[in-house]
Amino acid sequence: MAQALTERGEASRERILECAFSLFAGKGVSATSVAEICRAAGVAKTGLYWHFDSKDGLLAAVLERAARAQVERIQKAVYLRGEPLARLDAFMEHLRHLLEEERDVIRLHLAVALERGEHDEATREALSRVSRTVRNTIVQGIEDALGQPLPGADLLAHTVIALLDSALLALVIDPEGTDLDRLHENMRTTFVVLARHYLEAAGIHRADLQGETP
Amino acid sequence: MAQALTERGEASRERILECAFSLFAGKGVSATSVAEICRAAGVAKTGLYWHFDSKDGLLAAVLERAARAQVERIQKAVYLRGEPLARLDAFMEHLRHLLEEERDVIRLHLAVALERGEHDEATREALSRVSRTVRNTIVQGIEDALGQPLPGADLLAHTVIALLDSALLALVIDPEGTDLDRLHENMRTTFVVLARHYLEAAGIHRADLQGETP
Amino acid sequence: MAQALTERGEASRERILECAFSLFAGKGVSATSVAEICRAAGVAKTGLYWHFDSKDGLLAAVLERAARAQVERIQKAVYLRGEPLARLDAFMEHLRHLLEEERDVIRLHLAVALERGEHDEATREALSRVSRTVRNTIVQGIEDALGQPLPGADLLAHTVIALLDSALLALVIDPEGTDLDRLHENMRTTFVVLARHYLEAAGIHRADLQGETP
Amino acid sequence: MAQALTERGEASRERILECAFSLFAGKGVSATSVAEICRAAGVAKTGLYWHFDSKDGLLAAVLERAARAQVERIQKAVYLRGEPLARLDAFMEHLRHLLEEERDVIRLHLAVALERGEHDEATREALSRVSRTVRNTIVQGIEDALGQPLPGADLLAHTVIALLDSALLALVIDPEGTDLDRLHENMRTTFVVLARHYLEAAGIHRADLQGETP
DNA sequence: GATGAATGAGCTTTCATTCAT
DNA sequence: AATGAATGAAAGCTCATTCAT
Repeated sequence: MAQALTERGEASRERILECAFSLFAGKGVSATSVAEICRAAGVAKTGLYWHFDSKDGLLAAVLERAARAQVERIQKAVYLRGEPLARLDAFMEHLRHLLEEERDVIRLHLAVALERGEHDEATREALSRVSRTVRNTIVQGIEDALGQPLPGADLLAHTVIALLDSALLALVIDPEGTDLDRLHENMRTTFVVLARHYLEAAGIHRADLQGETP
Repeated sequence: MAQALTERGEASRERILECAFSLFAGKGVSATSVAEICRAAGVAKTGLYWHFDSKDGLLAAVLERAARAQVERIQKAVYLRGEPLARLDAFMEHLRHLLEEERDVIRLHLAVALERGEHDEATREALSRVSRTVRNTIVQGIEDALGQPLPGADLLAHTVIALLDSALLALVIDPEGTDLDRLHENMRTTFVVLARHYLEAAGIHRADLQGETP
Repeated sequence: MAQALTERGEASRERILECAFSLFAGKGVSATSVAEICRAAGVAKTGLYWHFDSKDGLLAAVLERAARAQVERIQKAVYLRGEPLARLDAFMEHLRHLLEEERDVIRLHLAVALERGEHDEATREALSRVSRTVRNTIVQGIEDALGQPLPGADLLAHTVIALLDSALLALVIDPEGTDLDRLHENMRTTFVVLARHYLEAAGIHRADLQGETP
Repeated sequence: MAQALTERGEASRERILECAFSLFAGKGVSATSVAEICRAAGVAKTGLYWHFDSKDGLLAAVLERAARAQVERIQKAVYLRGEPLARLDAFMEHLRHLLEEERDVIRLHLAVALERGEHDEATREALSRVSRTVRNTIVQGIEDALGQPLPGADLLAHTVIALLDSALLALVIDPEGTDLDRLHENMRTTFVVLARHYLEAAGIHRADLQGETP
């Protein structure tokens, strides 16, 4: 667990993290060898071990980095100004961007969860924390946009994440056969319809949300 | 690729498939060694290679078997008699059972998709076929229950599958912290609310569905 | 070491021997697996073990069979009637036929010699016996054609065999680049020139051989 | 395919090559296991794979090295000063040395040719190149000694190589029963007698070669 | 900060062989 | 006379990791 001191060292470290990230996300941790990562990063195997003290240590670093990125992105997507409906549109646009340009952040989360979730306590803890943070961030975004608390907001968040993950999976399994426009549209529809339901259930009547036809 | 001809052979083959299935589902294909499977199945390593001609061949067989099982289960959950609302209850009950008692069928699907989806053409084909079949089966169930076609039924199916997968993931990452009751309840709510939306959008008015308060 | 009793059994045995022969000759004994032989012969692996009691046993049988064939062919090439020069022509023709149509008999001999010669006593004995027999047969042919003994006839035989083996090797290493006509012509030339030398050395003058211009 | 950069690495690489060479020559490539080579060389199996990227890669390196050695030795045996007859004596002495002390160079060539020749294109190419080079070197030696070209010199070379190989085989099959003196003597005789023939055939009369009685 | 070299454990797969029918 | 099924040992090769420089 060396501390990066020089510029060149920092660059290597960064390159290794980057490559490990893509490879882990792309085909899982077990299926990715240290040698492969080093080849991709253009470092000798011993270089990796100078920066990280094991493959698991590297995974932890990658995971942490990805978690930070993921949370940052969600925060950016959620903490916006403006009317609730405009914020919803922007949020949805952010999710689409995530799906189209930065899939790997999600893929890594899912892949690691399925591969190590059940067995590796530390990993599970990390993943769990990220999941909660992301969900809470969305919940806060919703309540911030509404200007008031909403029972069921966590389920709303859970559902939109589920649809995001699911769209990603569809893209991985069948890139050509997946109509991303339609899935994205459905994501919005479901969100709106479900939100309206939970608002009603809570007895909240808001004139400013009436115009919306999903 | 040898078909078992004797009773003993058939039993071994079955045992290998069974064990490989659980292990692949539990921690991914790469992280599962042939030796591990054999140990679990109580066969010598060469026994596995008598029945399947490689680890990949075994995976293919496991995948096919799991696919058949998954489709069968969904069909059983979907092709029911009775009133639409009663059928919905039964369907939801089946999904819950799947989540609680037979997770591995879903886990395998997700794990393999993430580990091999992008790279292995044959695997992707297989996964894609299963996904489509499951979705179509649900669509048919919906339309059969309604007695009429419903535009958006495929998205309804997609959404319910997304929520199912997502619940599974939550269970894997954080078994204790996951309130399965709540997720299951949300699954039902989302389904009903979304169905109502698509019915309305299609201009369908059904007295027999009015009583439902999700 | 089963004794073949039925016709079908005999046929299987024969097929196994035949296939093992070609494969052993073609790429050596170690590089040929029992499974490969069985596949080629269209028998189950256990079938081979019914007829022969091990891979080594099979090799012994193959070797013996090949030895018989080799000796028979040399005898046919050597025990001829007619004038010495006509017999020489016929002998050379036979050798050419051996090279062009029945290489494997020689290949097997060489391959086994190099692979097992130094280490396997039994094999060495077998190979050695065949070598001697072939050489002696040629010597007898020479002396029978001359009607009198010739000191150096064994070296004559050794040399012609050396050239035969060498031509075979050239064919194996570079089938297209090998001018078999030229090598065959040289075989004859060398034989005649050397024979003449040994005749002279022995003080033998024969009018009937003078016409020969190699 | 890594080139050794440090002294220790170079030494290991060399030791592996050396041991692989003897073992391949001694009992063929297939019959020699990587483990065996490593045991002999005193390296871990992974060490071999650091220096060579597969057993085939190792074979290629061994072959190339042996080829270089073989050509060097023949050149040393052929490029001499002095009278033609003295050079012939020296050449023959070199061949004898090769047979008695450095058999393995020839054995490897023959063994690999028979085991892989027909099937492995790359190997065949390598072997073929060596064969041609050796033959050409001898041809050049002959013409250099004569001071003029000789049609048939290539056949002369081919014949002497054939006799060399053949003597080696005799030694392998039956070390005790082989009269190396006699074979060596015959090698010389055949060479002289055949050379004389080709000289005559070319209409070349040389007083300086008359004294020779093979 | 990084390298070449090396390692033991383990990988997937194939080997020759045998058992039971 | 032949089969399907199984086996222990060993094959070639890769794994994550470490040592010395």
